[in-house]
Amino acid sequence: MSDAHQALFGSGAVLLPQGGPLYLQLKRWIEDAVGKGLIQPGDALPSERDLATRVDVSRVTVRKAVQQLVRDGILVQRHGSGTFVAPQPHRVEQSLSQLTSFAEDMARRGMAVRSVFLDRGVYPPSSEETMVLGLSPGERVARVARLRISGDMPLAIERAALSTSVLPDPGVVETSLYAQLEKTGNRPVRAIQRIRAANLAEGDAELLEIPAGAAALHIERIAYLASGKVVEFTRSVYRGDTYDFVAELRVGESARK
Amino acid sequence: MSDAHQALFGSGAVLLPQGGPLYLQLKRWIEDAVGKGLIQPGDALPSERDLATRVDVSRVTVRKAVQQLVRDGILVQRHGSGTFVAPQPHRVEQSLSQLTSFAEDMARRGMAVRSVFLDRGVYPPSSEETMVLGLSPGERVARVARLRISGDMPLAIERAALSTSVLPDPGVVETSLYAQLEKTGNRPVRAIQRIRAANLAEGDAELLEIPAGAAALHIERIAYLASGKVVEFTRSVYRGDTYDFVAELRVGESARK
DNA sequence: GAGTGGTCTAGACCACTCG
DNA sequence: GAGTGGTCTAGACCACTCG
Repeated sequence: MSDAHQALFGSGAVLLPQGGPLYLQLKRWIEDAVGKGLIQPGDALPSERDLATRVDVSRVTVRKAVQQLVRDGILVQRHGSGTFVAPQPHRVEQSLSQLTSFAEDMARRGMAVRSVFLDRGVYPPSSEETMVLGLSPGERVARVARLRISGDMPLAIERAALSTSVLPDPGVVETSLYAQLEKTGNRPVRAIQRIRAANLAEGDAELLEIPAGAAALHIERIAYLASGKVVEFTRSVYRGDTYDFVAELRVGESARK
Repeated sequence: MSDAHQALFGSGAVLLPQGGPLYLQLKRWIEDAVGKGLIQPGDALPSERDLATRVDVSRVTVRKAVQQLVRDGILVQRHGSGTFVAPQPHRVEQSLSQLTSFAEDMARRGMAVRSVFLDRGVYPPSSEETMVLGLSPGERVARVARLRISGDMPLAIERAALSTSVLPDPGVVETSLYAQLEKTGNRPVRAIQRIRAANLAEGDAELLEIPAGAAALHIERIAYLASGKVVEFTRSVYRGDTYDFVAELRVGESARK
């Protein structure tokens, strides 16, 4: 047992705060210990079986408390290894008024970023893609799906769809999609983004290496050329624990009625 | 048993898709049934005990599948009453470039909105409030916390802090905070918003009437007068299943480096 | 009072990690 | 091989809803 356990958990029984179901009492207790810094990021918690006997509850109850804290990003569990206080993720800010690409955005911050391509090819379009991109009948769609990684931490999943008229060969896209589009004069100058919060689905959670059910930002972007033509239709999923989007609001025409 | 059950669940055993843990198989199976419209919003599912015997798993396993679907907003459970397919929430869009107040925003849409005050008073400021609002030593802070409700559905929690120099008596705030500020010439003209996704905490979840752990948008707003003085510091929590924030992005100076 | 979800237990077996 | 988290069971009792 580590020193941290000795200090925090002692070797004997644990007294929970009263009120409500046991698993919530235990959850609050652990949350407080982390909040007060009694256990630091990276520190191991006692094993679930250990905790169960000390707190004098069943292991199922311990797991219910612990798993909620995992979902909330307070703890991390590693199968076969143990349960730990989650490292403090450094948050990344992104502007909601400047139209930039992910690659350029991170480069400006001096952050090392790489992408893993999940998909890069030409497909028959979905009806949604046909509509949004304004594709002609029979025209196909170029898809570029990437996992964005900074250091060794996955940050976001980006799934872009473009008309093959602006991107005939998605295979040429390297780090920056916008840099590629610029070469043919098809870099967008304007975009509409729709942002919402949703719990991470199983598959996306695996890619982002965080538990399913964790909160994520889902962003839908439609980008336009100066001519008004739609160039890009992208759905992205950003980790909720690392991303802040920043917007500047002003009093405008429609705002004052 | 209702007709829907007869059609979907039959009266006998259920065959799950294969692969992975039982609770995920069951989760996928229910999710598919809802996705395909085999069970409609409002329809009841068989009871947990019923499902357990039909699918031939334990009730704990059924609950694990069902509770994830509840968290994801697919199902709702009512204690003592049953488990139902969640009603389709109509989504609300809000601009991220126009500085408007919630009350005015909803009025423009013709939506009936009311507020329940959670708090409205004058307090000694937190150190964060002192810093952000630029309070003088000894100056106190006006707090206005509201639960925003449309129809009978809670939409958001808004917790605003203002200098008492612009809002000496928070008790006078009725439907619109900005309308009140306008009377004294203290309506903000500009604001910075910081948006992130996070899982709902216990208390906020109760107020918004959705399960703890559901994804929500957390928004921090700092609003300024034309003079540059900070008027308002507000933290809001919006339901992830009903809110879309919409931003328009443009190529700008800093974007092109 | 019958039925429902909410909590909790004691125990089992498996897959994984680590020295 | 010892220890850890991941899944699963059969059963219990409680609080709540509804006719």
